[in-house]
Amino acid sequence: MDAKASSATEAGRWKIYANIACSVCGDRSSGKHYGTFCCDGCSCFFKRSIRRRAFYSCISGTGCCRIDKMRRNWCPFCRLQKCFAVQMNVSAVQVERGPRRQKLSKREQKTTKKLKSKNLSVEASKQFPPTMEHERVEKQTTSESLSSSSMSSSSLQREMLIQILLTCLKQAQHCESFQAVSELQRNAILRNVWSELFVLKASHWPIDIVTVIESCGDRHLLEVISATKALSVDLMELSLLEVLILSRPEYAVDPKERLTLQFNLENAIARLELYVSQQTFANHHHSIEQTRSQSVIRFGKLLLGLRHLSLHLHESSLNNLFRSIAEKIFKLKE
Amino acid sequence: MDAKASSATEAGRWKIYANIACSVCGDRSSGKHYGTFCCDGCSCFFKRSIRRRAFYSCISGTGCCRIDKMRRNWCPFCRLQKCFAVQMNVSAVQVERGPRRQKLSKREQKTTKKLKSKNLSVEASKQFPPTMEHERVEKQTTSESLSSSSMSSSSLQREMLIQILLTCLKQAQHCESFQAVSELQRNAILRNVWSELFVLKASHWPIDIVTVIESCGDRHLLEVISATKALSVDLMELSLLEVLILSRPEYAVDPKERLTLQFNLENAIARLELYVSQQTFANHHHSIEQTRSQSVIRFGKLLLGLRHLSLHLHESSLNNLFRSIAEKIFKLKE
DNA sequence: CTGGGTCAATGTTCATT
DNA sequence: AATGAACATTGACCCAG
Ligand SMILES: [Zn+2]
Ligand SMILES: [Zn+2]
Ligand SMILES: [Zn+2]
Ligand SMILES: [Zn+2]
Repeated sequence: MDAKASSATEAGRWKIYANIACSVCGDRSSGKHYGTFCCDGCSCFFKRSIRRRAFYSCISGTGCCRIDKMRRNWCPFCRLQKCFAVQMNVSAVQVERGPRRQKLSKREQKTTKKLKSKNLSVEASKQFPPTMEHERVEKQTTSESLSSSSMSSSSLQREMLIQILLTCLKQAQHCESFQAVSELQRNAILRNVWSELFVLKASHWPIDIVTVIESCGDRHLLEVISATKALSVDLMELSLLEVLILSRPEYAVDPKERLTLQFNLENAIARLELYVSQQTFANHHHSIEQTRSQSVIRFGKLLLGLRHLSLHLHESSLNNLFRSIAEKIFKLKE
Repeated sequence: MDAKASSATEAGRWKIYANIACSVCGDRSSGKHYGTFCCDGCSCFFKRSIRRRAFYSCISGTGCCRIDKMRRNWCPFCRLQKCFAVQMNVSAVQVERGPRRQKLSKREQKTTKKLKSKNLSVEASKQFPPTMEHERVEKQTTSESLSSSSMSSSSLQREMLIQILLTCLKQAQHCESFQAVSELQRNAILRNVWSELFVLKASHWPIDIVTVIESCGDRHLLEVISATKALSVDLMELSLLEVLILSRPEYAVDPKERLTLQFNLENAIARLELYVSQQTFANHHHSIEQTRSQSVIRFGKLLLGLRHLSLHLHESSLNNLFRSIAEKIFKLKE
């Protein structure tokens, strides 16, 4: 216990924090962890508990066990309660990374990098910037080469829908995990999933899209968008759902790409589940009994929401417009 | 990764320490315990003795009994004396932790599993009996009133596909949670989801359906069925996925039915997740976190699998056949 | 600095005696 | 009641950006 300080930097660190106590158990703190000064033990305990969605119950049944250095391991429930009480931040816990490898090839390094949540938030902000990035989409592509469609809605409304679609495609290209596959592969997938991306994006567009869709008179599309809107997908969920839409092993052009896509898919599933459970935990951790169930249901509903996205678009009157736009975009690219 | 030392590293550890003997009794040591190389037995004995503040007295009265693997249990007094003699460290014994009844281990999991799968299998067999229940589907409906379709496949193959579809509809009517809504509501849903039920059922039909579909020349349907087949859905999962297909609040005919459908949906999500996690835990013996992750991914893939089921059927050459069959069935019902 | 993973050395459990 | 093999948890220590 007293031989904690081994290396030089470590020693300095222990000197600096020598007088700071763990907010949870009172042991010596080794710095801030998850937003709070706490010891290695409590930090690690918190991380593990969140990662595995640990489901404790109070050993003594009272829920108010004393948590100090000696007794912190008596009741994990009360220890975790204390962690929450001192405001340890659930969403600072990242997804589990793979086993640490000594030497990584460049390809592997890239793959491993994607596991980090730092990149996740970067990715999220890239995909949904605070400023309206979609306004920077090439106007000439929009207005000139795509204006030959036959549609009954007004030019402004059509323009808006086209903007949404272009934003989807643009952001898909910027999606980090999607960049792990070749351009050929990306196009093969986008040909199949652009409509899903559109519906998802449209249903959470900053400007309310319902009136625009209504004026198109497309009842099916309106229903699908309304249903998706009702899910109240937040930015992070939106970002991860987009990755799920894009990670489609079934559209792989070769076995290597298939593996990458499968990896991306599993990764996105795991990250979405973790995020949802973190959010659920953070929002109502008073009723711990039902929290896990709530989390599972939310996660399930998000995934099931994806099945509607492409469901009725073939019956949509917008289908022809979009199909022609999509074809032109793909042609422009090639 | 945290619990890695439970199985994988444990073996390596025994290899590494294979030639090191317990300082107390000479048995094989499994590493350092309380500051000394000793065996599990002596380690555990020392801990219990310290915890209980045990006070032994020498059986033989001499205080110098030989302590070896065979005789170490003869005289606890001399065993503990030996422990002290080889410098086992009393202060490394920690305070007792609270009883962990939450989980663990093989026995409890197996017991729980048996109970659960017994309860669930009743329902599963209801929905998919060992005897081919679909053979009891009304023949006259199949052969007579539905044979007016135009299709290129042989009569036998068409018959088989019709059998599958009829089985889906039949089993849907027998599905317990589905019976909680009115017949009007059931038909409203079935009109929309019959194709999903068909694809799911066909992809796991006892007789291999691929050749039949192949002969229809429908590439899309074949791909969807193959992809679904690749999921290797077991009977219980199949049953729960069918409930998920049938529980569609978006097709509710009134608010009351919507609530029921929402309840059914959440229930099915929770049950599928529970089942998948139980199966994963029972089959996979990796670390807790890895197993947890595997379970989440499996669950996610099952739900994502649903999105394909209706995806391409509108492009299917079988679509017209089925649509006409379905229409006729619904007309017969009404 | 503060995320992450590692793994020796703690802990508990439970069939067996 | 005690034992000890088997399995779970802890936290000091290391790395990386
Ligand atoms: Zn602490
Ligand atoms: Zn407690
Ligand atoms: Zn021994
Ligand atoms: Zn003795």
